[in-house]
Amino acid sequence: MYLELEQRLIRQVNELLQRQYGVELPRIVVDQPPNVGLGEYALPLSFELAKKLRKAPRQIAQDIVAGLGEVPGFSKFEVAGAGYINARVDRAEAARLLLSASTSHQSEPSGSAEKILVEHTSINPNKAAHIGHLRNSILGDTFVRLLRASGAHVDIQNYIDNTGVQVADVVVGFLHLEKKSETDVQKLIENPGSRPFDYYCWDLYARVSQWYEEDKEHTKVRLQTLHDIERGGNEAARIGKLISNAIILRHLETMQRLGIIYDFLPQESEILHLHFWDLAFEQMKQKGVLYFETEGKNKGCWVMKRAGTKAKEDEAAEGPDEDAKVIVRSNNTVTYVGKDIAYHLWKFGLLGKDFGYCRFYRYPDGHEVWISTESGEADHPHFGGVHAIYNVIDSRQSDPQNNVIEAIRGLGYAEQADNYHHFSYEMVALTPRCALELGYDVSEDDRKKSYIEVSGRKGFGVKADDLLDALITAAKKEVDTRHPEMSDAERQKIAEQIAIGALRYFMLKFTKQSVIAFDFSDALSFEGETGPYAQYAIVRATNIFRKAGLSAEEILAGEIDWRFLEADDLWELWLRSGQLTSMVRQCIATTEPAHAAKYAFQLAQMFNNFYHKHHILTEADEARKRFLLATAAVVRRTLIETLAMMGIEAPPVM
RNA sequence: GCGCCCUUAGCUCAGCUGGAUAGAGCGUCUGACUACGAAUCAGAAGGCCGGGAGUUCGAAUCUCUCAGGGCGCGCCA
Repeated sequence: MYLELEQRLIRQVNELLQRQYGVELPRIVVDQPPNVGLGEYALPLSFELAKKLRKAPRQIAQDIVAGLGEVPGFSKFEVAGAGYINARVDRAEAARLLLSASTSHQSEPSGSAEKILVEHTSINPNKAAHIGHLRNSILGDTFVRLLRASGAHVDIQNYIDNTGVQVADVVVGFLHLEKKSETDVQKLIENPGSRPFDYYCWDLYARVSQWYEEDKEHTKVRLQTLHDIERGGNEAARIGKLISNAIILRHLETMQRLGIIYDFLPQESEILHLHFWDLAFEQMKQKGVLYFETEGKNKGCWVMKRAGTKAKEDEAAEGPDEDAKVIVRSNNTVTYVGKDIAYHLWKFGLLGKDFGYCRFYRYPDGHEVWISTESGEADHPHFGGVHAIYNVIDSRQSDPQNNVIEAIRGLGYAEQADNYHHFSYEMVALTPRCALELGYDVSEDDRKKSYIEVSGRKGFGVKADDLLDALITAAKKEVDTRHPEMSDAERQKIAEQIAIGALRYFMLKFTKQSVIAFDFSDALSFEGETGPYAQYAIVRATNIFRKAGLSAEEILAGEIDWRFLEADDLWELWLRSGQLTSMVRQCIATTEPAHAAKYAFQLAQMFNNFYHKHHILTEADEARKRFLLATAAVVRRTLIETLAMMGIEAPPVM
């Protein structure tokens, strides 16, 4: 509603400017006045026009107001302050517009049927997921929900680096530290005992890293194992596959607890074995993106110009570019960035080759996750060939990501390069206090820092399942005391919804570029700016309707006396609810889901305020009571939708 | 050395493309429940938006510079 009226206003103002002054502004800035008493929109454009027109801002504002005349949906324009134009909407009409807007935004005409690909999670399949991975997955999953809410067709991918050193390290652990055979590992996976397999590997991985440090000779074993895995057809490769598949399954289960699902799991093994690189290599040589270096430190390598480096104009062709990025090593092996370029050509449908596909996992609702294979099943959905991509990868990878983008641009795919978005976010670290609580050794230096980076290699971090368990336990305790009348299964379900709400909100309330210094006391909080706060507002609204014996839907479908909208404090709830689509748009435009969290919290806060101020069920004036109920219904509906975009459900009671 | 990011209340953070008096939560202090259940609400205290210069009618926001902190920058993946 808000967005539509805003666009209408901008159009009218633009027409007026052309007609009256013959000027055109590149952008009409629209703000919100400090309070709704002043109106819903504020236009500061008079200040900008003052120079051009050589007139006082207030005078310009007055002329514009006079020239605008009647604008449908608006009731009044007035000059305020030093020259602002404040616009007031027709509240009743705006409210009706809001109600007529379909509850689900999926029905919006999707601008294009073009597919968008969001890749997130992408945890190395060699250990349990930790809080850093949770941030990635929750950001990615929320962004998918936001895109879908705006009508986009989205595929969700989780890239699996199943042939990298990280998997190799755990293979080394089983073969050399634990002297386990392929069948031993198989048995362990089938019967992991008290510790889940991903937890077992978490510890083993840390032990292997320790073992490498003990003796440099040990790292030779690692290199050998890595090569064995890449080549395939040997025990190390088979164990690697066992580990990888078992861990992927654990990751899917962990993420499923949070309502996070996937469509396709492309694996590095197939990128290797299906020779994706060979095709990319040909293209890159042809287009001159890659060149063979004959001197300097990179002699004998295929290299490309590094992204972000400016060509030195004066000394153009003098000597080798020592700063160039090596793509093919002198021993003919391909670097990570090289493989990534090939993979991204596939994503955009520019490689001329496809994966094989087979089913990997089936969710309770029947949704299936596909995984890449060399041959695969005959009948499969089609992935890749998308219009735009969002790679949710932490900010440490921005250099390699930029190199991939520039390679794609260099190949002549400028549009694809522009539609390649590195959805970059900062890491989750532990506060020194948190690290000490968990029993880790913390050095003197680290104790002084505000946060310490988690490290899978050192086994230093908080596992995702552990955190979720702790949250559920805390929530369950609370639900148990509040609702002794309910069955344990019901209470458990509610506790899980609250725990997920708390966790997902926690990961979304910070903007992407902010490092999260993780602390249990913050993360385990259910009060203040948290998910449960917003969930609770919905529960309160639900309770009103239950007590009144009415449904929110019938209230909204019935007669509503719009005169009550004259009260600013009540109108504000409708106005804020009407800003949902603006919020979604902003989240997508800035790739920042934190706006959704902020919006949900503010709307919940407004509702709680309203809830205290107006006692609805004891309201004597029947028309006013209906209006208050309608207000509660609208806010409740909007809050439910907003939380759904964040992957948070509203429990029936709290 | 080069590149990117950060610095806003005691703590943790918002602040959209520059716009009206810089906002939350937590913590502290004062109040409000025989209930549309307080996982809530009201109120108080708390700020030279890291320092300096510039652009502008107008700067937390843009530019430059300095200081402090983080992360990248390999023929690792």
